Amino acid sequence: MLTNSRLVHQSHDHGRCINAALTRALDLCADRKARMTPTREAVLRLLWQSHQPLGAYQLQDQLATLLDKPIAPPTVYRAIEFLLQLGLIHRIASLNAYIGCPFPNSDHSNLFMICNNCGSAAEVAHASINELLQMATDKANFTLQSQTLELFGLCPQCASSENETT
Amino acid sequence: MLTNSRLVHQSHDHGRCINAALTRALDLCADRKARMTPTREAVLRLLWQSHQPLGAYQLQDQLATLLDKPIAPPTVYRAIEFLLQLGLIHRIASLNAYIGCPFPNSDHSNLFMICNNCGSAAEVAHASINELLQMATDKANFTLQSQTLELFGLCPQCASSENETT
DNA sequence: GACATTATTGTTATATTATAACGTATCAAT
DNA sequence: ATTGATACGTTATAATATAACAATAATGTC
Repeated sequence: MLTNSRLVHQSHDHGRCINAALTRALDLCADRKARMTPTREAVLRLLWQSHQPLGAYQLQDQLATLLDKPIAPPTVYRAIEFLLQLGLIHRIASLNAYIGCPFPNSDHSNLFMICNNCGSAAEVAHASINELLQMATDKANFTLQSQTLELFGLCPQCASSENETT
Repeated sequence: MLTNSRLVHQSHDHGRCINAALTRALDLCADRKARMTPTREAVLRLLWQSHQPLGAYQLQDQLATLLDKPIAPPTVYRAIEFLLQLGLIHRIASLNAYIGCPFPNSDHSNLFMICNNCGSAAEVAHASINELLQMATDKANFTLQSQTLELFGLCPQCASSENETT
């Protein structure tokens, strides 16, 4: 089970998260001969500013502030689309929101643990869950192509602070 | 593993599906002292007309035709909300669409197998997947509260017809 | 370097999904 | 019959996402 759960749910040197993500992104772009333009980089940075998924219009606001010029929705969605294609970010369907992918190189089917309280989202690559899903779909003669797995609840921090106040 | 997969993906006496769903719904309403009004019943029927999830505005159109009067979005969303509360239908987050629940009584966390070709969606209650998810979240000290599990691919019918044409 | 080609961004408009707010009608129990 | 709660009608608008086309910037080729 590969996850960034600890990192997400604890205070840490977040600048390193962003830089690491950016380095990975640049590498991937070099590989694929894709261009990491200023807009795209800004969106990626914003999606790494926190470990909470951001909506497209939150991104739009922050991007407009950051670049100090008005940004229209298509600009945001284009950057999102680009980053999604490269696997650098994910879309969280149940939230209509986007988040940076901590391990974009591995070709895995992911799972998210999303905190109902603080909004943080940790990504988990869990081989045996994927195997089990594969088995289940095989059994039903269903050809599995992709999956959306989003788990909601309380992250360790929020769970323990809820207990305190009770 | 409890599923309606076979039923969904094969031709069958669909009238019985609808009637069975309606009977379950009326029972549940009686239990909870909730009212199954004409609008709500119509929405439930529409969501059982096929085994494909329907969007709110598809429902709106069909409802307007069925009841032969104009229907505004809030009416549709209210009926959806009601049926969701009772567990009679589910929302498929990745599609922004809704579908009848084949086993609304059991208190399970569900999983959907959705065909990318024909749009049909089968529901699966899979105990060992849920156990595994529970174990994974426990391990991360994450308190699991709810989940969205949506699998995309090809249903048995569409998979075999794809093979033919290749 | 000038040019053609392709990729990216800007801009305007609009589609799609969902909800807020408030008034009216219906139901159900006394 | 009155009341209180529930459901529905209506209007407006919020939130998310995309289509279409024009303008600009980057890249490769001569």
